[in-house]
Amino acid sequence: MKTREKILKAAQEAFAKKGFNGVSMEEIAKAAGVKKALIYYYFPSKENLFEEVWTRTIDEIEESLFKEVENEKSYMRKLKKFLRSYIDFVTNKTVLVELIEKERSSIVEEQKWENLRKRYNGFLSKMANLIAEGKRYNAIYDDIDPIAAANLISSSITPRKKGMLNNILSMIMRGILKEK
Amino acid sequence: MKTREKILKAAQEAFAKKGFNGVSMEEIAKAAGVKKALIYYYFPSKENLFEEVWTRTIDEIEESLFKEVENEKSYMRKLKKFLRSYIDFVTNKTVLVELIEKERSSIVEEQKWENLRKRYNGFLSKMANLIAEGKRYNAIYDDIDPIAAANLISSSITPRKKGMLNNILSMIMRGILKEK
DNA sequence: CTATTTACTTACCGTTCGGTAAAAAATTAT
DNA sequence: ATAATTTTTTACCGAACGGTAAGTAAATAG
Repeated sequence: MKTREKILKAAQEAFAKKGFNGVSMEEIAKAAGVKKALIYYYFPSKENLFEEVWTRTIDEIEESLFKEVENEKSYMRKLKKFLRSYIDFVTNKTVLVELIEKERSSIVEEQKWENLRKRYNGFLSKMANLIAEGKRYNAIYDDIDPIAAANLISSSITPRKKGMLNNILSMIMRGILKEK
Repeated sequence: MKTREKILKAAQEAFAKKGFNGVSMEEIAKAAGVKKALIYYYFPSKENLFEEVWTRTIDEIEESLFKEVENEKSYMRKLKKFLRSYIDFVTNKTVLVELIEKERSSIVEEQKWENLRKRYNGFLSKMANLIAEGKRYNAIYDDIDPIAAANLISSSITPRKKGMLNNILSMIMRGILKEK
């Protein structure tokens, strides 16, 4: 792996585990097997490094979730596949979701992270579009705000024990889908 | 207000806004209008201060939510009142909920916070008991795990725009309640 | 009034932080 | 082969961190 990628991966894991303020550049360097100064050769600052980690993380999630769903014909199959993929992703790529869980509120609140907030909202919008589509197919309750549904999904489908995740998903599905 | 209370309140607000690692003892001292060393007169360490803030925050939430619900006779009224109180609390005491939202994942994951995790799980258990009661009254779907429902509520009822909060709540209610 | 305890301040400690300049090593181009 | 460029290391900086020791001021007890 290229050095830059090694740094990004180590940073992603460290930020996910300890949060932006909980991890030092020294730690990231050690985890990546490089000297700290080398990180500053590839990234101008800790904030900038975090920004790239965040963006790439959401890129990964989006690609994984929306790619394999785009060729489904039936809406119901599409949405269910999406939610199943979501659970799989949360289960197998835990670290990516942990990063979001840990820093979401900071990114939503602090003006400093405006770009990252936009990226995150873009992800939510894509999910909201999928939900909105369901209203046209009469598959989803009329009174549901697609963006609220996307927020609900994104903040509750997070790394947990498998049984609990499935249970949470079934509650959400019953809450938004007209039929099972 | 007593000095110790001033410190606790300032710490609560600071931790809620910036998280444990994002805030310095100096900042907390300034916000409380005292010298930093005085904090160490009342609290042995930053971690200890945070522990007390966390515990008192959950105490406050619990008291507010469960106190005014305990005298309801009809289960349906009780649960709905509980959820309404939850929304009110989240809306009006934003800072308390933000603290939990920001540090929940660290506290659930890091062994260092074992006591705080227990306190948080105790809160979830209380909520789960309320849900479990609903199963006995045939008000809540049989296949629902009360603890999963408590987790769903706690992680999705967080500070947001009022309309969205209500929308999220109605999805959750439809997801767990047999009838409206 | 004085002795003792409680509350608070000043001044500092060692460490770690994010970040940088400059040199060294490795790679590539001529 | 050697010059030019890219990548990496070494050695350091000032600031901020959590925390402490020693002393002062205010309240309370005898």
